[in-house]
Amino acid sequence: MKQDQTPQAGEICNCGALRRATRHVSLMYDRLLAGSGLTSGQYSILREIRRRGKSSPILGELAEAMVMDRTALTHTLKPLERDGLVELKPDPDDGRARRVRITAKGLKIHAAASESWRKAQQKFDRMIGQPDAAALRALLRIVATSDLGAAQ
Amino acid sequence: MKQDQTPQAGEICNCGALRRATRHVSLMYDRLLAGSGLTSGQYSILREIRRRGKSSPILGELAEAMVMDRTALTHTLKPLERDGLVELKPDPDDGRARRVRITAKGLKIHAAASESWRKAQQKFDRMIGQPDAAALRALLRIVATSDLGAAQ
DNA sequence: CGAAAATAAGTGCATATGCATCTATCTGTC
DNA sequence: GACAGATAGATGCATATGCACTTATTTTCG
Repeated sequence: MKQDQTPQAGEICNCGALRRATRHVSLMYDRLLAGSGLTSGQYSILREIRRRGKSSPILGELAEAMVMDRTALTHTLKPLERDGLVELKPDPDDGRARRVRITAKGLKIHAAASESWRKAQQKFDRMIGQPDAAALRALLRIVATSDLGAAQ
Repeated sequence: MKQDQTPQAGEICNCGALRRATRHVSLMYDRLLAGSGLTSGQYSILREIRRRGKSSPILGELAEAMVMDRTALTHTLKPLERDGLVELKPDPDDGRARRVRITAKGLKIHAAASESWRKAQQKFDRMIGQPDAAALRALLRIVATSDLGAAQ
């Protein structure tokens, strides 16, 4: 019998498990949000900007909050900017920075999308079960904020 | 303890939480795997093909196992095919289907990458903690296999 | 003050994903 | 055996992400 030198056949890849689950869930959210014209990722970004109220974040701050690479955020904002849902304005105090603001149109679309989003949230909780859903969110928060970049 | 009881403002988006965590974790895995020339997603696909042993899956089967859209898998396999890590051969019994096979080169690269992957797994468990890591994997499995597409 | 170091973004490139649509093949039915 | 309908994939398009590099400012320090 040939030796299986790869890791345990049964061992689960944390990264793979996350990616699979994310694809599956994003699909459901994307489909429910489709009518609003927003993707799940775009909805998330608008939600984060909106959550901050009046204090428009600079790109770097928003990227950090989204646990996303700054350049990835720049790219992702392009469609939103093009369609007039967000505006980027240079920071008056720092010529390098640009502040992201959600426009009136953006607010309107986000509000409409929020109804579909709520349906998605409810469906998720219903299918997964409130306790597990809550436990998962708590764990994901720990994961997303953990210092995985640490040397050791 | 009594903080953040507001069901509205504090409500966490399941999808957003998953995506953030996935970005964060994928980054760590991608960086550790970089030396092998594989991305975390490519590693995952090779792993799944390899896990099946001698029975080469057809694209649709592999896509389902990866919880991924069939066309997405087609696209994702392109670089692997181009670089000779996998081969696609028409199924002898069904002219429509194509079977995916990992090549000798693919096996070699995957085996080498597995060492980096193991380091990533260990780092993840160390930073998150074994109990939470295990709990997360269990929940993610439930989520990835749940029927979120159900009508209601 | 002036140059080096640090910081905030923008660009081009490559991979990741899914949708709508199109082609090829297979199956069940009459 | 002929066909309508079901299946398995392939393509082009749009968004999602991060890296290496480059540009523009701001800070730090000698």
